[in-house]
Amino acid sequence: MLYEGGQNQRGTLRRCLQFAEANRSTGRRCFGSWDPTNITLSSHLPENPSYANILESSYLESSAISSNSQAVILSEPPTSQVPLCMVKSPEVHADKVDRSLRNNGNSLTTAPRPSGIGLHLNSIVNPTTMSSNATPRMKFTGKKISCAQRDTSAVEHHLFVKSSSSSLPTNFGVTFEVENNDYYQESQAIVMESPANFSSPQENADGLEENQLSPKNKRKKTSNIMENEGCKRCNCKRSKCLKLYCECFAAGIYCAEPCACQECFNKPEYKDMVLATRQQIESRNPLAFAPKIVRRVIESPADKVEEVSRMTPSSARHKRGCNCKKSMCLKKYCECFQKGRRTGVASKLLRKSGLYCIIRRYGENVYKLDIPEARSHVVNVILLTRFYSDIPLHPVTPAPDAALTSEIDEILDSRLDATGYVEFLLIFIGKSYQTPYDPYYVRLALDVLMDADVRDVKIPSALKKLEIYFSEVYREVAEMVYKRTESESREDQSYAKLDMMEERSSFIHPEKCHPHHLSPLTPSFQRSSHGKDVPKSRVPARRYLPSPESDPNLLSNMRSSKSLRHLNSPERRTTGDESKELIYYRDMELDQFSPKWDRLSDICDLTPTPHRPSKVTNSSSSSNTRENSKVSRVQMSCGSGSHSPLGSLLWRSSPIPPMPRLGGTKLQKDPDSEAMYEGLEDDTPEILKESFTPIKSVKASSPNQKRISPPHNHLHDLRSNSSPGLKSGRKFVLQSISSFPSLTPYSDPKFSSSSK
DNA sequence: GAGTTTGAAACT
DNA sequence: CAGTTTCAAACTC
Repeated sequence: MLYEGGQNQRGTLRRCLQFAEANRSTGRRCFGSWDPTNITLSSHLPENPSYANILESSYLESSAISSNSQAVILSEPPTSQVPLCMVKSPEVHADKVDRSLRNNGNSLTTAPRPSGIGLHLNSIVNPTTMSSNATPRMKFTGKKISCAQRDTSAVEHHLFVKSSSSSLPTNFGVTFEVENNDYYQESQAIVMESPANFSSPQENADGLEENQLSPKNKRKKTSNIMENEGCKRCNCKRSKCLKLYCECFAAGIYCAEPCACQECFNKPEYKDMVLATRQQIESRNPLAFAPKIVRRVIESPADKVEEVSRMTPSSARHKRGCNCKKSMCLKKYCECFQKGRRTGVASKLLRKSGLYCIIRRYGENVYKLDIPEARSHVVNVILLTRFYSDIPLHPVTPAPDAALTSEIDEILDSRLDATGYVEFLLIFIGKSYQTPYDPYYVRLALDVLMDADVRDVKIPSALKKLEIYFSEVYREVAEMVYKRTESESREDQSYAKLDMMEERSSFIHPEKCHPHHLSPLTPSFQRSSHGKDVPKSRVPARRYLPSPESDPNLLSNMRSSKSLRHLNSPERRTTGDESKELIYYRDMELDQFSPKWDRLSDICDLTPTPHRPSKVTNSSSSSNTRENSKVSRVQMSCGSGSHSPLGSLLWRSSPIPPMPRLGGTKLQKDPDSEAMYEGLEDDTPEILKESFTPIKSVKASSPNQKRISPPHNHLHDLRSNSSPGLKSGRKFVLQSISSFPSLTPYSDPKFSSSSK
């Protein structure tokens, strides 16, 4: 490993390096107080640019240190998998520093003033150790070290030797001792960039700082050793460079020649003022000079981690991130973007919550985001809703722009078949999201499956794939089914009991009592929510599938091993109240395909036994719901009017509203509201966040009213042929997975032609 | 290069 | 603590 010094919290290093004296004077322990353990030296990076990318991903946080990079920034080693060309031991570098120092003849007493003659970093680092091939992430700001190093071993010690701050020379809080204690200026000398900066988004965009580079540095840059962000250049006019507005001041460095500031007090001659100002600012906000982004310790030895924790208070480690609103974290206004790390809102959402959070937050602006997945996802959502007009547009799906609309229409025109329909279903199950699945579309998919369209269409490959996808969510779904079944049993026995349950649920989640807190998850609900008294659900009378998250008790119950055992137990399969009978096909050949196959089939295999009357059709509201549904699916799926018993079970049992809504009150907020999104960025489980779907803007019907046209002949044959098998429990004998169009979640229009 | 936009910092 | 103002960088033209 390359942990030499083994510390990641270099971000804290810089500032404290600069302001060590100030901290001493205040007697307050700086969260980033200088500690050589913060320094890790990795002088060599892989020459292969791809490595830089790898490193970037591994060191998203690391550039914070170098972002302002006025201090000694030593790159942290990448993961062990990343091959480094060469890693110089700290001793080697120290030795070079030592030699350089000696060669320059600098001593403490003879050290030149900061203004000039100090030991330039270029002279410190032996070029041979920084060959262009094994380029170290070392940057030279062009500023000079007025190296007042009394003892080169001190340099070595500070740079590379892990030690406590108490072991540092008492006179100096920083690496390079300065005669006049001008740590402030001197500390600008060395910048060793972290790998992350190599590929930060904007590092190539601005040939920043080039004009401040000395000829040597320019040469360095020519040899690809240099990187930007070497030093700060401010243009302060009114802040006197004594406020955090001033980048130099904020970075803990004195303004220097490159600065174009006016009335600058951030200079060595005003050191006292600078320090006093800094103390004042720190007294106001102890984290004012703390790095906003401090990388986490990864793969670090436990003791090191512990040490990090000890050194850096949580408040300093936290990711302050940004509060970007309009720039979408895609411009340099955003510090996160600037530092090349995905800590911005969009990035955070993408990383944490998948696409929906991004879409929720950015709405139509999602098209502007540099997140292709988000756009593709929106396309898919719209495609689905248009393709299958009973499915409401996801409440947070932004309206497509004209180009997108045209694109979608084109896709639809080419894919009005059942295969495409199934594909669209698949898209929205699991694989489309970074989260395991999106409850919203899982429910929609279940809804559709309950309608038997897919089953009747009988596109083996599609079904197989569908089941495969379902396998990922099967456990949860199965639990839902089981719970639903249980609930239904109770419902059949006693409505009073259900009322009691509802009451209990309401007690736990009072917001559930309010009809507005019902989820718009199902078409039927959507329609009813749109003022239509008669639900149009494809599966009438289905109630809302409760999410395991909807009720903590339910969740815990469902996830109990007992529930699962019960669900899978043979007894359960073969006996019991018919109303809650679940059809299992444990022995079907499909087992060979997947361990979960039987259970998958449980979901998909929903054909009711003929003798059993459909609870759906018999239910009070079922008949009407069907009437208004689209003809195609009704006829296609359940021409006899019967419905899947499982579907019935699924949707009829518990009156508990489906899908917990995060913080009930928030549910009612406008999806465009920033406040609404705030909850998405906390530590709420992603699945809960994903289920956080506002009611507003639900679209009940397809804009184009385009419907799939199932292969009727084929469908007919399948029905007649497969019906016995279905009755006997042999269904979905998917013999092969034919070449199926790519269902890449982030599909593009190309897939439309591929499946034809 | 001037003017605008943006988000952080500072202020009230 | 929320809202407003100030500020300087980023951005646009």
